[in-house]
Amino acid sequence: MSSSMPRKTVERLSLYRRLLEEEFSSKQDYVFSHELAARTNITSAQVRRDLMYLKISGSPNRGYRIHELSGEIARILGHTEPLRIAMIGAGRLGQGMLDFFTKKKPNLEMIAVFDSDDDKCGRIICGTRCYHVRQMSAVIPEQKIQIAILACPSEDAQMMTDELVRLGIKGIVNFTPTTLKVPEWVYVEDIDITTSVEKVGYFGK
Amino acid sequence: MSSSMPRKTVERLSLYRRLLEEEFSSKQDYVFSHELAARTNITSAQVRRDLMYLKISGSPNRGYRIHELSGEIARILGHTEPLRIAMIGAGRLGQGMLDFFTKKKPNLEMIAVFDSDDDKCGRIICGTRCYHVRQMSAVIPEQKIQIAILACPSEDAQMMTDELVRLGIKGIVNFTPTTLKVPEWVYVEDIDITTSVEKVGYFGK
DNA sequence: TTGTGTGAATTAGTTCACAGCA
DNA sequence: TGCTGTGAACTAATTCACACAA
Repeated sequence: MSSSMPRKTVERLSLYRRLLEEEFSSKQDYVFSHELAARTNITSAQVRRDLMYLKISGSPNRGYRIHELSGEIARILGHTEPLRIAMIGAGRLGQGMLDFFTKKKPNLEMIAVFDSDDDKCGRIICGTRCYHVRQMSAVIPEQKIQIAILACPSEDAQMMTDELVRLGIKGIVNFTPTTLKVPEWVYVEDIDITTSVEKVGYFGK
Repeated sequence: MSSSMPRKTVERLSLYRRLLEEEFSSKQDYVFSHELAARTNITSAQVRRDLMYLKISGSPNRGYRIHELSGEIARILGHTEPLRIAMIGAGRLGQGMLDFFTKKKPNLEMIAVFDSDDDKCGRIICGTRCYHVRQMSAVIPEQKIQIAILACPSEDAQMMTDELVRLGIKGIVNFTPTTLKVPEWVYVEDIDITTSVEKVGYFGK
């Protein structure tokens, strides 16, 4: 299916859906593009343009049907089934993100966290079962994990990535400052804290 | 001064500089655009295009002078002086990032972390002095803090932001899933973990 | 009226391709 | 020969502006 919406549209659809589910759906049945726009920093024209990629349409006097909209975004983002995720690294950064996922994310399921510290393994850490990194090759296929979040030391990042790719992982969110080498069928999203801070330093006045 | 390089160029310059300082500068005096390209997932044409925004030039047979290059990037990114940063929130996510900054980032200085938990205040947490959020209005101007990283609970994010803006902060890296409302002179960089994961789920095959 | 749906225009970002230099 | 510097071409993303519908 249309695996080529603009990257930016995909990002915004994710955001729209959360807004729809977390705040609009309890208040109303229909939503206008300008209501979504007001709640984000996006123009209403942009919202409508994004919604064109879904095939549903709104009505000029009521807007878009919320239930239909969020259902369709879920379908397009590809998880009527929740996405099955693994965290690599149970240090403070990894734990911080585990906390985050434990707070009821209906479409994202944090299945396992892997660490090389024996003391952490076998326990539940921030709501998620911790395994030793040696167990990755068993647990990842067994648990049908699709996505990994890298929050391990930078020097282990490429090695962990090679293993994840070997085990069939198709997408990685990389919180380490290492540039990962992956085959072209693996999608990597880099989150580089240093760069983000420097960018904010540059553009903030 | 030219406060309008493309956003993407600024991001890449930040990355180039780290590579230059952390790995190339110890090995060689000059670097070719294709060497930087090979080490990242960027084309050499893109690297040269980015470097056009700095006013220095390379030599066809030796490439770019590393010392000159990283110095000029530092100057353009605006910190010959290190950027002075505050972390808002000393939970696990905040602590994870504090660890990160403690590991010798020459151009970024983590000055303070603010939390509302009295037990944490007055102590050093992950290498950074912790203050109560009540002390923000004193500490931020006193310490000339320019940038804040928001790693507090989502429900406090807007309130913290309003206070930060009032205290003259010009840039915020927002790790909460809240869409912040700020005046136009404040630059916000959103890092939305849920969106990143969903994007990776969509584009990863 | 007010908001949707969408071509057309605009702006941002990337890649091509090659002249010119050391 | 191999790389830089850069117009020109191209692709991605955003905004404009307005016909149409309820």
